[in-house]
Amino acid sequence: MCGRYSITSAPEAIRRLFATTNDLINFAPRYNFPPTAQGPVVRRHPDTGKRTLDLLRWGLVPVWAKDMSGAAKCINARGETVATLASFRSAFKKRRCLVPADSYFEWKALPDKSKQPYAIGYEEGADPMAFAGLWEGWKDPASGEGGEWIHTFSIITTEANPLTAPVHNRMPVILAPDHWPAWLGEVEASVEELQALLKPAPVEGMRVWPVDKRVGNVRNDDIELLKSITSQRK
DNA sequence: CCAGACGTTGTT
DNA sequence: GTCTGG
DNA sequence: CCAGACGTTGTT
DNA sequence: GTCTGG
Repeated sequence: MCGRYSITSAPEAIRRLFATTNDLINFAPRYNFPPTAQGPVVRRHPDTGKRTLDLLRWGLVPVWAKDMSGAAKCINARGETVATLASFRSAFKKRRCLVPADSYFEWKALPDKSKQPYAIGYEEGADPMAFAGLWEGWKDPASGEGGEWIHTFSIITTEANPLTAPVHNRMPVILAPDHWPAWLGEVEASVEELQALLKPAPVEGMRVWPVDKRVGNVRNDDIELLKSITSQRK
């Protein structure tokens, strides 16, 4: 799940919602945000303890990776196993983040082998969601001393809730604001407590609506992609 | 000990 | 980096 | 996640 | 069929 989403809220609105304190970065709305693109992520600075909003690349590259060839494979991390798997356990302990999103897309497989894309999000006017994420820093070993750090992130998934299950069996972990401090590491939380946050979001306020198949092509990135092709919501 | 892997999704 | 398999 | 490519040689 | 790019 969750190989495409939208992040259309203005940088200033995201900064306000997440109370980040670094200089405001600018980024254009993305109606069809794909793996390997740079998107806004909320983290806690390990030294200052302040929340920051930065652009990271979607597709976690573990520190020990020899190259970036496997990057697009770690766009998601299963909540059931993040605490122990080699690619994620270090980030799970020390580099958790929030990924702001306004909706995400799922492709429902139809009996005729075709696929119908759906957008999933909260009712109109709601705040952006915060996906539970992990991030990593990676430096190309081939680049030597002058190499630049590349920062990447992954979105944690869990079982679908009853509303989204008909479309797809997995969904991103959506954290409510009162869980942000624990997830970001601002307040102490045990592995068990953190793991307990990785569960399906309640269906209250959520919406699922079919959208145009143009969303399949990452080159399409316009507001029409978020409109329902039937009559519900947007 | 060294070598090699390290991931998710969907579909069958 | 760290665990697993041989 | 989907869309799109999937190859070599030599020469510039 | 399977990998790469976005």
